[in-house]
Amino acid sequence: MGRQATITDVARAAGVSTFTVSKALRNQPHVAPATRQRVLEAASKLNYAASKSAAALVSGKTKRVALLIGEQITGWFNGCIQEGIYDVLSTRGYDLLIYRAGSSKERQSFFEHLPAKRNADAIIVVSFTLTDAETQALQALDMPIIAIHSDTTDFSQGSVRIDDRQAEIEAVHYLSTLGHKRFSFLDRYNPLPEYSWGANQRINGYKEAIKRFNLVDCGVLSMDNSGEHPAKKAAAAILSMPKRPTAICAWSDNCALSLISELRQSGILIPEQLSVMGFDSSDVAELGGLSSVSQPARAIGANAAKKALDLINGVSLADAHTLIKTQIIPRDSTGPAPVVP
Amino acid sequence: MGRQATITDVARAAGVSTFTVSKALRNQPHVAPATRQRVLEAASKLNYAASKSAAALVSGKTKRVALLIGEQITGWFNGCIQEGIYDVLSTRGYDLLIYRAGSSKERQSFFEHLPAKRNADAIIVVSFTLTDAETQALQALDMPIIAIHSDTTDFSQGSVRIDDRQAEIEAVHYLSTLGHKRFSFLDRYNPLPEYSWGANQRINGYKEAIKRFNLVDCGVLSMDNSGEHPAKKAAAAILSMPKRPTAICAWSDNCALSLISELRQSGILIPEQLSVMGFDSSDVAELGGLSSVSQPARAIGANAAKKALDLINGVSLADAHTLIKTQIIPRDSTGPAPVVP
DNA sequence: CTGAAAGCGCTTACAG
DNA sequence: CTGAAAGCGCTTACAG
Repeated sequence: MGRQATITDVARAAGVSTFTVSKALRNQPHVAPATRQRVLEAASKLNYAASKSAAALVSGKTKRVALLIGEQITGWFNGCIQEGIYDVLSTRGYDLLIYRAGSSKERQSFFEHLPAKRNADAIIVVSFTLTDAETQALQALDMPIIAIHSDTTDFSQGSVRIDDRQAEIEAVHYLSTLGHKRFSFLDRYNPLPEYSWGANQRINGYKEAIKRFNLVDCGVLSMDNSGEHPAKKAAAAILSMPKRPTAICAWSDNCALSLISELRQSGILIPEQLSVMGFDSSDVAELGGLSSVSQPARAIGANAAKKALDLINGVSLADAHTLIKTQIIPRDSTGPAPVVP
Repeated sequence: MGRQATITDVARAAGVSTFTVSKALRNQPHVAPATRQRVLEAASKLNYAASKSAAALVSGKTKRVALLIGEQITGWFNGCIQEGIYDVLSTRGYDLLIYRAGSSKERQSFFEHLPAKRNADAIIVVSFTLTDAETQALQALDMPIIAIHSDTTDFSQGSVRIDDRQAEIEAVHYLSTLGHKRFSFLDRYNPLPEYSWGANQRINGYKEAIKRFNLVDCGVLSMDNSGEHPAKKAAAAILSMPKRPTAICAWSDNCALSLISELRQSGILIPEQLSVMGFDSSDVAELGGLSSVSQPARAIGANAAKKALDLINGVSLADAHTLIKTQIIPRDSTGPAPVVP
């Protein structure tokens, strides 16, 4: 591997000082157009790219934003969040650094070593319930903290989230306007305690809606994977009920779709006999015509990234803690309640 | 934000030189145990974390690996890849940098500015078909290149992939051993030209298997989203066939599951009347009991990361271009061919 | 509008 | 086993 061109090489090639190269390449004012042109050409010819390391060392700005993911990187929500963050960062010349603190071992290691420390200008934390010690460790990073979908936000300078509870209330309400009276909630697959907040909020919203709208709760179904596959078990549980629900609210689109598939195999027509509502309105909902609660995950990520960049640049946030609206998207898995239940 | 402790602060606190602190903290030999202990304590007390920027500047190693993603970050495969890469990097003190080159505009911008240049020690490229100019630009990064799931691998120093063609042949073969004679292939949702390689390989494998095992191809179904939702259209297409297939191979688990759901709504029992095979064996396959071709995406990511680290450390790769085995995972969506078709 | 000098915080030879 | 010095490649005041 050959030696990479440095700012000195460019300066020499353009016949100016490194100072001028630096200014010209960063589009700063007070550089003569002709000079700038000469510098740009020299840089391009030499295939020059500035070392963020050297710049960071002297400016104190790394031009990087860290994303700290609780649980796992994989998954629709975290993927969309990354996408949205990247949308914003990439246009502003910032790099995206990924950290995961999934298992408790990994979590401990992260908070002990704080690899993000001094290596990013801000940190975005997603789907995390922090202990006091972890909160302190995060503060010690000494950089702006943005929280996405976090239950507490006081440790952060900015946050973005949806109201899971309210979203679920709206889902139940939508189904009740279709005449549904008997409901069940389909819980998520293998819930992890660390991640349970959103899930709990959704169940809480579900339960509150049942009360508020005077409906019947036929019980919360779980998606555990002991024995047969989870969706099959959940479907069997519904079919074995002496008096079945006519509407089901699911934790996620994936849960909803696999349940629907199983129920239909048993001859239940959906939505004719039973309505099923997903959550997320992810690509799979579109693919399978699943009614769902739309959560604009990509926009949430973008919003968080904008907040991070504002804080980095010393801009105070007009709206530090943002609550993003969800939306009911009716597709083909929900319909009027059956006349004879 | 207060000033962060530097190596000088730690050195002063421990009563040693910065040289000794540097050695002690990096677990290098030739430091007296007592000295090391003292340094560790001082560093911990001062909440010290080394600046990767400063270290990078002098050592020439950024301790970062870049992941360049074609198309989009979101999705099961890319998520698992990230997960696997992270598994390896995190235990070795390396950071993960994400770049996306999805739209052609973004792609152009990436290859023009090469933001990864000098800011990572290696780059892993996933699901990319590169033009010659792009290949050259990538070479200009002057760092090891690892390709994941790429059609050409000659631009890389190492690669990891599955054999999509062979995997699909095995899927068809598995179904044929169950007595199936009439097949269809369900293509992916909104195929993008840039990403089409794997998809084409899967169709190619499907077609070859049809020939090789003397089967009947009832046609390739597409998942386009004009009009009704994609899965519904695909299901309708199958139902309208004068002579239907008894087995369907789908591009992905998501496609397969939504198709199954639609077919069952129309009274088709699966697998009794029709077998459907997914691809990926992702979490949704497990959830919904979907038979699938298992592709160990996380292991692929980990393998790529290991290769990257080896190349960074000057270790030559024992197995530079790795082909990872896929596996047929029968679950509940495939079964013996119906006796009366 | 441009330059020469200083310095960011580390690691790397070179000594001892 | 440890230290003093040099230097990585930039940006930032300070001048002119």
